[in-house]
Amino acid sequence: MITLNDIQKKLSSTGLKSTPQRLIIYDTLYGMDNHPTPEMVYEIVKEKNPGISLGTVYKTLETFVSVGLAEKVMTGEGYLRFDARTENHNHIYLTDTNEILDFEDDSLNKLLTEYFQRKSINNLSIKDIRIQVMGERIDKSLPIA
Amino acid sequence: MITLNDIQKKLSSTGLKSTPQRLIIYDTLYGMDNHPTPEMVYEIVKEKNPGISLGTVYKTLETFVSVGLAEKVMTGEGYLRFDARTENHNHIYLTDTNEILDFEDDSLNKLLTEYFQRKSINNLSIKDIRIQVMGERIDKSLPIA
DNA sequence: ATCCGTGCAAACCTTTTGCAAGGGA
DNA sequence: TCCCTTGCAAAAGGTTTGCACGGAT
Repeated sequence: MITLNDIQKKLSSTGLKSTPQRLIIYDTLYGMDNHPTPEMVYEIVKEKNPGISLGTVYKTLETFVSVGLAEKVMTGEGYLRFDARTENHNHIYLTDTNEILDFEDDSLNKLLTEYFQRKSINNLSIKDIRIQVMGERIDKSLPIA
Repeated sequence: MITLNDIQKKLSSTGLKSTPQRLIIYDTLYGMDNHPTPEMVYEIVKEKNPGISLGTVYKTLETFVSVGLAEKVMTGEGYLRFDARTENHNHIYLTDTNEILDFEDDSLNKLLTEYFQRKSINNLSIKDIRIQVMGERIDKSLPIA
């Protein structure tokens, strides 16, 4: 849960003006854990603010990414997905349902960071390391983890 | 380097008919190390076989993926990229140029496999683990690695 | 008054689809 | 021959763009 006040602070700390659309879009994205497409964000945002336009959702999401308030999630699907969680975390890709789940594992992050400190890649300045775990639910009726 | 004969064997081993288009497309994709989009494959394939259509390239690449002769590469860009290398390997993403480089590291693969054997995720059957290293060239005029 | 953000709609680009004709096993 | 594959063109889908309006400083 995040308050509108928190979002305003986040926005102003990046130099972005605080507008009703940005507040709602950030709040919505932040509350979604399914790494939505712009269209999916728009569907929800529209309920709270029927006047908003899909184009604004696209522009706003890209704006958030450019200031570090959101990230694009990689997929092999050919369309965009976003995430308001910008802390270092990884993703589980369910290959049968196309779901993308968050997956936090500090010991894994540590392991990898150390690995690449020891074994650096020539002429590459590493900014980030991501892991993707691809798999399927064993029991389709049960949640993961 | 791969011979047309090798490609024919690969195709027939998956049950796919061997056609000139498939041979050229596979040969082309196999020879490209930049993880091309269908359009990029088409541009090269067209030189060898001017009659080929872009739709065929799209269909053929998807067909290859469905039988395991190619893979989709994940990006945050919103369009498709393919790779004929289906052995387990990872990718380096150059964030400034949008290049995607192959990156082979058996000891890293081993490390991760062992890690997830020890620490399995509840109700998840893991099929594959991928690592993405995001970064930039330190010296733009030199190659990576 | 100026600048930035928004809504709208058109344009654009990528990808998919349907179908008739052609080619491989 | 029979079924699969291809080419073409249209359609669909997703994303970007241009511009005029409105709101905030």
